[in-house]
Amino acid sequence: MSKQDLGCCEPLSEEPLAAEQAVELSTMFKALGDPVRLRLLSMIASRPDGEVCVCELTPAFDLSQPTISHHLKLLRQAGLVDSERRGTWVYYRARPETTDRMAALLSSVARPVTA
Amino acid sequence: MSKQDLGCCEPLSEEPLAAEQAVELSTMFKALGDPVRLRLLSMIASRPDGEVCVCELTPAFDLSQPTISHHLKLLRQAGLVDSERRGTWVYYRARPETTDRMAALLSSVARPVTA
DNA sequence: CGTCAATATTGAAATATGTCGAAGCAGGAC
DNA sequence: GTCCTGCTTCGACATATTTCAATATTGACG
Repeated sequence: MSKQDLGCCEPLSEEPLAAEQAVELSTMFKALGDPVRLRLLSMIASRPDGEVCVCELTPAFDLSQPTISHHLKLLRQAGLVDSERRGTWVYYRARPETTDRMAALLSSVARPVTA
Repeated sequence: MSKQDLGCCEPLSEEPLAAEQAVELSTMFKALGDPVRLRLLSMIASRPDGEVCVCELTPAFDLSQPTISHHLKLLRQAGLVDSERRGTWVYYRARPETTDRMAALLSSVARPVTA
């Protein structure tokens, strides 16, 4: 006797999160799945003027300059931050659209609206 | 001449997110940094009764049953879900405390409260 | 032009992650 | 007890990630 016959296991009628969306969204979550990147974003976003010079970020960690640059690149590719070069220095700023989208997903997960 | 001398690079006076907290929080984000786990959580949380049998989750993916079990374990270890065995089947349910915490962090990042 | 300072990119090494098959464990049915 | 079924754990492998040193790029300044 299979489990389906007992009324336990009918297939999900609707997939709450499509596979494609999941791939895109998981990239954002993965970008924050590293303590260094989480702190980088926090440092960038908690600035009153909304931007930080890379030259401030790099010495805040016990990591090499290329490593910090690499982490910033991942945050950029995930759509979490933007960068702009002004003269000698490069400035990073947060992109609230992305974090808002992630927060919305998490809230809907916590309290299913469609229930 | 160093960059600090130009007024660009004084050290951060306050670290917005402590290293320890970052490690703990990054574990949660990392758990959702995989499309399969994101869909699993979504499937679990979007249920009206709040719980799903593993026997429903497993066939929804083109992955082996041990692989799904492994992903569920990571979600459990990150505090995102709880599991309970009832007779033959194991049921998973979401833990809103954790997703709420993550959402709160993301919201604060988007619009710095201290700003 | 040439040099210096700030970031980014490349290439390589160590470690972590995702995946499977096989084996183990728990609970129900016989 | 034995068997079967659902799920977890183990062991192994392929791929991805993190990190660095070395090199390249970009812009400012003489």
